[in-house]
Amino acid sequence: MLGHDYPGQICSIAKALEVVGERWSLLIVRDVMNGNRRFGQLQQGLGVARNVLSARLQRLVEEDILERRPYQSSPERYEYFLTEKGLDLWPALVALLAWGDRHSPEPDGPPMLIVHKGCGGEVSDRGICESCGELLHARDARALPGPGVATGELSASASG
Amino acid sequence: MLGHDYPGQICSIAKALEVVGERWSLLIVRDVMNGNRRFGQLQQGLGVARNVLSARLQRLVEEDILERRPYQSSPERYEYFLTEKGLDLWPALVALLAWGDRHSPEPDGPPMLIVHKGCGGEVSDRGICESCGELLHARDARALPGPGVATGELSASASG
DNA sequence: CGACTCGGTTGCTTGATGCAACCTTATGTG
DNA sequence: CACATAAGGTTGCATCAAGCAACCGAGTCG
Repeated sequence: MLGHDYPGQICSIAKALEVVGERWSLLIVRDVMNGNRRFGQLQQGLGVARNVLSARLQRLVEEDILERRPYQSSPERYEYFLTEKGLDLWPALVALLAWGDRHSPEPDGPPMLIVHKGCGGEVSDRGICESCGELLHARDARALPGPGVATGELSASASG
Repeated sequence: MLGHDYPGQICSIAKALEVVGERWSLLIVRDVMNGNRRFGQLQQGLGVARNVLSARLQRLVEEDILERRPYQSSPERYEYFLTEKGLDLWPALVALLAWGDRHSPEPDGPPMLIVHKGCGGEVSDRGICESCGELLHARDARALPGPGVATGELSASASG
């Protein structure tokens, strides 16, 4: 989106958007939530330019939204994980997902479903399980391919 | 943020961000929710370039998030109002606001409070009244300047 | 008649994004 | 050994969007 700040804005929405409002940032967070933790996976899945992905990941790590951890040495290779701060973006993502589903519906239904790990119920726009009524957090839910997608790549776990 | 689309993405989050993920778009929606309905008000309050504001307003009207209504003729002057689709962005804004408050707190407290019109209780990150427990929508809540702001300009009503 | 208001549009410059090529360390193949 | 491939980037260049200031048109005010 932006690349920088919203000078003069005192609102926390503006402050949030300074960080996660940049183009691709929220989609990167979504993908990491869905289990895509590596540079190549993210680049291929998102179709984002590699330099831009690199810059976003760096920024998200700086902002303590993602954490970069090596999963092998020689050559060093890294994975990205969500911090608590990153996981806390889950309600915002769920709200945006629900808004998109409601107001730009796919003919065959939503392409992605969020379900409660505990009981399998669908999750509302507020991140509440529609089956058992529990107020959920990122770790309580999982993303599944919905009816609107032919063959999804969302099979990985949703826990950060 | 963007200015255009996320090709290849089948997710509703991406579809939502194609519309409201552009730089300034969500802040415009927030301002209109807070009662800033006119071009000049928005331009001054946001500090956005006039041509960009013009483009965003046009896009938001095209996408049926805002509605442009004349409030006088000769010369014709217009105000922008939220449609139902626009009002439905409220949970996402509340989630982002709560995230910003939690993870980038102001020293004196949050600059903006969302309160339940009915009972005056504060609103949680899920848009639920912390006082009476009711699940709220945009029209049920109002924005007030919080302790973190010297003299706010949020006095207008929050109903679209 | 000139200054001011509101809601924009136009032109120019700066900065972010997209794209392709390249780099580094390492493994696999003939 | 040479060569190809893989992961995780970096670099250079072209394009597109954002920021800024000036201008416009209709109308009101003094």
